[in-house]
Amino acid sequence: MSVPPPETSPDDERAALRRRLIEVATDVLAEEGPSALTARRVTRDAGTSTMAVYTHFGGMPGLVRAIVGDGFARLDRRMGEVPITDDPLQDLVALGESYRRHALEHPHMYAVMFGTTSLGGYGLNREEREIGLVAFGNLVAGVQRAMDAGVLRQGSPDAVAGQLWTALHGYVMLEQSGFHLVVDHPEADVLAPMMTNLMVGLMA
Amino acid sequence: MSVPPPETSPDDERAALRRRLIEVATDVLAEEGPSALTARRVTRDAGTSTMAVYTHFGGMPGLVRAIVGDGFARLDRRMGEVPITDDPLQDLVALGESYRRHALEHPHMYAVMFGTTSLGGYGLNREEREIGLVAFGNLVAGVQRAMDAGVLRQGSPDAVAGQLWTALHGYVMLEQSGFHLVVDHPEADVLAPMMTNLMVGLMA
DNA sequence: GCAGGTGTCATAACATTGTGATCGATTCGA
DNA sequence: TCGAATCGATCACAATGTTATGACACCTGC
Repeated sequence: MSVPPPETSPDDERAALRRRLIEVATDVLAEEGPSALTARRVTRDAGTSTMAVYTHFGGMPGLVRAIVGDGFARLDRRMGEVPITDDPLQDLVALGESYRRHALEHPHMYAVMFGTTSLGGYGLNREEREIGLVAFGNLVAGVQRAMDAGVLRQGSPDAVAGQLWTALHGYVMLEQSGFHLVVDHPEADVLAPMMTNLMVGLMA
Repeated sequence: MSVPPPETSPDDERAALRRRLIEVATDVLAEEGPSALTARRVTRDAGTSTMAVYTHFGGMPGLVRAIVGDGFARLDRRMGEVPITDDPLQDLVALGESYRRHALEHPHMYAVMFGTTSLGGYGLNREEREIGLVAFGNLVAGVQRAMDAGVLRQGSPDAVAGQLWTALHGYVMLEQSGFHLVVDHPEADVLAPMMTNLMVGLMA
């Protein structure tokens, strides 16, 4: 009788190493920041050599792109888990909180995802940015529900969701940059009223 | 009679070299981006050696800090040039346009000023962030005028200016990151209505 | 079953980076 | 005028991304 196939085929090992590199790189980025995200460090922690980065990702920018794609997928999953209630406005608030909490829990990842300053020459191309916009779809859907329910003025859901996302994104960016020194309680004095005021303008 | 002082005293030369390094670094950043902003490149263009960076700025982070301080000062000056009319609301819009235009004209500088991802281990400390907030004062003053004129509901000018700044900052960040693919005309469909809606919420 | 080709990984090297040590020149103060 | 101190030029060092080289395993054709 024939021997059963080995537990791990070469293809599996290839994919496993690729996945392990992404996981290690994500961990290093989360725990020690972008300056620690080097090819030598990641490959050493993953138990391989620097060449793995090049055979699997073509270089450091490719590895960063891979973990950023992972980050966007996680953000999308997280926003997708926000339950839909019969209060569309509250759902939008919950989506925003989910977005912000994700950013707060993964600050370095968030910074790289939306970063303008390059990390080792890394930069998103158009296609990858569109991948990043899948998470945005959750917000568009929420806005559509609010319009259907009549709590938000009719209009383009994309444009309205863009406004909400823009304002929230600005807050999170300033929050992470440490630029929220102007007021003592930025969340209560800036974030909450800003979203409320924006909503008010979106209703009437 | 005593000889007139030489055209350039050593103190002047010191200050001149320091200023020249800042100017060269600012130019290199503007024209070739953060990846070209190296100690060797800047000092070579300035006609000196890498040591100048250390004697005058303590290292590359110090040089970056210096040019960022310059960038904030320029932003402050630019926003301060926005004329005050008898339409406080329009003045706020003009301030926002001034802010955005400055960011568009100096994208790399803006990215470093508000960047979360580090540029060679550079990061702002609390004091330097407060320096960055001087430009914010222009917006606070504009909000105060609008409140005094009764076109904006009474409240904390800091908090309200923070809301406006946050939303605008979010737009500029997304614009520069290239994340404005959702709508065809982001300026008309997102920026303008967002600011308008926010203003509406800030009036009644 | 087996030779050849393909892909992957380890090792080592190279160019470039920030940074520190050393040393000579230049300038200021007494 | 002379000593001290500061500044900058040169060199050195560690770390980075990247590439070349070679060895090894694995598919693929017979």
